[in-house]
Amino acid sequence: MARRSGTRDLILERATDLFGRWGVEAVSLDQIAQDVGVAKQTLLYWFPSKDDLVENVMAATAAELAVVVEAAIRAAPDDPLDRIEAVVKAVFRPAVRRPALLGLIRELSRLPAETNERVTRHLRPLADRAIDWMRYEMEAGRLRSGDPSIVIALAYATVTGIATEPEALRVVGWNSDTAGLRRLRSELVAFLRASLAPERST
Amino acid sequence: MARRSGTRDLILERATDLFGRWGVEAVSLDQIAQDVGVAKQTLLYWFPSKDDLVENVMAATAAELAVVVEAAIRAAPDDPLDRIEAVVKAVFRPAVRRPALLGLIRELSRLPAETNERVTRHLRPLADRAIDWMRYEMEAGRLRSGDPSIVIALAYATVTGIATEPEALRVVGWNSDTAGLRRLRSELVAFLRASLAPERST
DNA sequence: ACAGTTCTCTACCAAATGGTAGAGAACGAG
DNA sequence: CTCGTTCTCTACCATTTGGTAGAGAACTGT
Repeated sequence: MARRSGTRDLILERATDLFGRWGVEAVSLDQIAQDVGVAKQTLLYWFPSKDDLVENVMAATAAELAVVVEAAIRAAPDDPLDRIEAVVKAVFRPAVRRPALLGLIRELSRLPAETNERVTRHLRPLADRAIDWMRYEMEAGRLRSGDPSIVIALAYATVTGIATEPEALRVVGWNSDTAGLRRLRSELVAFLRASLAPERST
Repeated sequence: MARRSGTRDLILERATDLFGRWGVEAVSLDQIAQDVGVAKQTLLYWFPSKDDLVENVMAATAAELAVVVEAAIRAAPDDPLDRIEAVVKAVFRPAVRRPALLGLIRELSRLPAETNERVTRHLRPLADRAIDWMRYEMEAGRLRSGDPSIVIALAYATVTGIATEPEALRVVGWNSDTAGLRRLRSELVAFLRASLAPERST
């Protein structure tokens, strides 16, 4: 039984940040060990191989994101646009403070197919529910109609893209101070609201 | 003088794909050499170091993207939404066929600051012009008003995100056949149109 | 034909990588 | 106190990494 597995959690946390920031391949076990403040062997005690560590990091991250989203959905208002805004705000906070979280999801396509598949399978139920919900709201005329799957992916791509690509923001001269963050969030919400709001005419 | 620098161009091309697909750090010189079909030393003859190769790949990619965008802008109609659609379609084709192109831009944030800065500086004039243009159209009431810099970044993030994240699309069950591609492109255009169109009321 | 440049190769190297072997603290249970 | 488990450490290793040294084709202009 684990006496106090604080080390294990710390390793997971640091590895998440490093992998998300620099990419899985670019981070060595030595770097992680140094960052955590232990010897490399300690890492290999808790996770028998780097692949195993990566796998655990991915699983923990996916689970964490799923929890955040689920909680936001449950606490959200009924109007679909308000609900989307609530979810986006919930994801935006941890995502911007720790870009590694969403950055990690982007690393997925570079991992071996099995790891990929496992994490993907973990997230699919969430995506399926979102698609069903969006289709329902589209048919009710409360969201702009379109292919629900693709629209979900587009909204996700927008949020992930903006949160994980500091370069794009730097090129347009954006400032990452508190005021800048607030403005970014409000523009993001306005952008998504406009893109998802139902057509007014007909 | 270069006798026939076909090898150099081939190296650049393959390296672009490999870097964009797997990340700069994850691709070794040996892999590139094998992919090109020459010895590693031949790479180091044309590009004295890996850093140098990376730098040239980034510059060539940025230049190529800039050319595509500029051409699309010049040939585009006057209405801002039509113009945006034209640019998106122009970028979408090469981006989806070679995700490495946009994937490379995402690699920027993982490169040393100077390389980063150089490529960034190369793209800034393009971004500045886009921002000025968007501000003008917003004030003329032909685009939804907002912070032009951030809106540009959001539109860019949407296009890049959807083109470089096959995982997001797989999770929602999207098919990458020809019909799927066409549907994806049309949904992307509709999504962007809706998010940028001016508010109808007032 | 010859000299010089252009291009690609084989052979090697020091450093870093993921991983193994096994010793030795630190702790709780009897 | 002592035994066994939990945890972290210091060596050490085979492989791969980016990079160097330098030889030898192959083509050029004269």
